[in-house]
Amino acid sequence: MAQRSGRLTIHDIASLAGVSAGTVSRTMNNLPGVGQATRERILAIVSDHGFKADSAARQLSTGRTHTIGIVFPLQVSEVVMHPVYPELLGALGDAAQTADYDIMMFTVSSPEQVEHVLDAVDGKRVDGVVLPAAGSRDPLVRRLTEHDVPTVLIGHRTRDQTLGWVDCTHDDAAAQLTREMLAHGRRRLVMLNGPAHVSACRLRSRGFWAAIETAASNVTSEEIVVEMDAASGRAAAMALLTGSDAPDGIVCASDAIASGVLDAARELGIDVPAQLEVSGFDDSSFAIHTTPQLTTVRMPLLETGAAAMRLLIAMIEGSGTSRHEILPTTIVHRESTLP
Amino acid sequence: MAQRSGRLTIHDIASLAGVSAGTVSRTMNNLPGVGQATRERILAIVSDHGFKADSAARQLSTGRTHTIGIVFPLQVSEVVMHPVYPELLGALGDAAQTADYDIMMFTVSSPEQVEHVLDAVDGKRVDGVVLPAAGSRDPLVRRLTEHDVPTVLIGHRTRDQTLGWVDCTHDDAAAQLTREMLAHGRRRLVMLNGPAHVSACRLRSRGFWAAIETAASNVTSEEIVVEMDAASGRAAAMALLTGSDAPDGIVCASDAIASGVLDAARELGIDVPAQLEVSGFDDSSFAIHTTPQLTTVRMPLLETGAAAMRLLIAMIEGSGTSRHEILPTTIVHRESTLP
DNA sequence: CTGTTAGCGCCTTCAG
DNA sequence: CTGAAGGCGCTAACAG
Repeated sequence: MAQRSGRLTIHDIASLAGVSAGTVSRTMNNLPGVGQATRERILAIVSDHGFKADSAARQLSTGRTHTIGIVFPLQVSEVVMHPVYPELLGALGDAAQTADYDIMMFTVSSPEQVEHVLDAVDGKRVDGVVLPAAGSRDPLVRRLTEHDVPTVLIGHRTRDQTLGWVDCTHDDAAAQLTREMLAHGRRRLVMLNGPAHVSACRLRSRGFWAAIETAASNVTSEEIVVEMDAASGRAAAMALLTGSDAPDGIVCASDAIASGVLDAARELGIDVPAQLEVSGFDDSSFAIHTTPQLTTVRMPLLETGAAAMRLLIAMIEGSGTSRHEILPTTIVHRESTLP
Repeated sequence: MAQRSGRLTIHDIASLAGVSAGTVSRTMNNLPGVGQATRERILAIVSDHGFKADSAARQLSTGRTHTIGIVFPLQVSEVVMHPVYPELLGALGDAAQTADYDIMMFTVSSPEQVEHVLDAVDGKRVDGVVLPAAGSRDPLVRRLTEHDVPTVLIGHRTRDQTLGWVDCTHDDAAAQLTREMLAHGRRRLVMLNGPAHVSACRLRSRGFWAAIETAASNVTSEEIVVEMDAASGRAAAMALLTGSDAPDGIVCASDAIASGVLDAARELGIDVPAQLEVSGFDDSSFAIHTTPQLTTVRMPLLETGAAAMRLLIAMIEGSGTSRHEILPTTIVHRESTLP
């Protein structure tokens, strides 16, 4: 049995108001069928006592929790170090709050944690789930759809109609950055991309090559896959820049990579952007602290969070028809590329 | 009524196993009083069907949610831009996960949101609450204690025995940084501090002055309060550095302030650290990207999160005695100060 | 060791 | 327009 608590129940309010619990319930849920006078009397008592319906009881009765789960594919402590997840989390939080949903945060960096999330879902702790950066073939996603849990993916596109998703124009951004370098007369372009299993990286690659295709015939280009951190960027740039046929433009798939490239250029005495243009992705907080400041791509994180929540709630409430959305990115021009 | 769902209940499992619901319940909660054979048979069926007890029902019955709320005093989207909150959130999340608690995230940047959190608490959505950076006189904290909600503060010390708290040695760090500059022969020290309503800033100030007190008599020093961002740091440093009696050491209350100081020094052609030593606080991600790299103070965020969760769970479960903890900071020596 | 019996607090038909 | 009653799924006393 539940331990005693001084909390009031709907029955207490009912007897205080001289009505039945049902009437109080109807009143609190704004349902029709309560006289104006009665309603006001009840509402007064409710606010006098600061009464709040017990959420567990309500959940048990309605089958809805009014909570959405946000599942990150990393340790929480890793999530927060990521260039975009924290802001995305913030956006999701704000959007949820506006929609009057609470959020629960989960992380899965190991199989047991997948189970934990599924337990939470199976235990009906959440009405739906949003997954930043999970592939549609992710085992968690599979099981979620098997369990008919409303699910929205962020940063991954899929044909599966039971899944909602939101992504942004990584391809366009990469293409535009590349075209700009080309327009500045660059003839030897390299893309330092992240691993292809990251959906965003595949799109960025596509954009890069799309731009290259339209380039003059004397342009040479190359795509190299590296880890998405500064050390890898530095190492790759070192090799490239000291080799024959050194690039005069490097499009990087992340600011971290780009900062490594900048380090290498500085060590080699290469002038950025005069001799070498460099661009990043993410608009990380440190992008304004590098020397020179990094030209980069800003994701529409706020809009992404809002869109994801909108889609998810529509799925939960069985309304809405659209199941996905693609949002535009913004290029932030700074000092590491020519104007 | 709850809508139909294909989910199994404890009764289904019970009849499948040929026992009563009570026995299944005891089994699933590892309570004594179930025969070994029966227990195993039930467990097999449970796992076969992937059965999970409905959390709402369990909550209603036990009065416990196994969820803790984390309340930030900002918009979620602001929280994530903060130098330490995201990592703190991560640490809390990891600690909660280890302790088998789920976390719910709330933010209060306006009075209505205070109500929202209280509703959540009153609706018993959480068993306890941790508040990063809330003062003990904060209205939310007052109401939380009135409602007897187990509460732990982070970064704020209080004498109120009903509150738990965790903080770290901001004072020691500031003192040590100051002493080091003194030891390097600095004679004109300035502390660029944040507003005094921030508990950490008060402690940092205390440490600074404690170190100054032990200094030689020809040392002059000053504390100036600025906003905790780069622009304010830059402006203050500009004034200081171009004035008479320019400082040769500046202890800043945040990396953001310090990066502004670095900018000013560079513009003025002042050599850091030779002519001017500069230190920050927080070990923000950009601190390794500044030129020169910033000497700063790293907070024990992981330990703080773990300690806060430990304290909170002890309060929730009515065990434990200690109600607070002070953790040590670490100074990260980099290029903006002399070795 | 196991079954039975009451609730936990709310929502929701069904009467009146 | 309002009251009464049953049920959501689980836990916890109490019998046996």
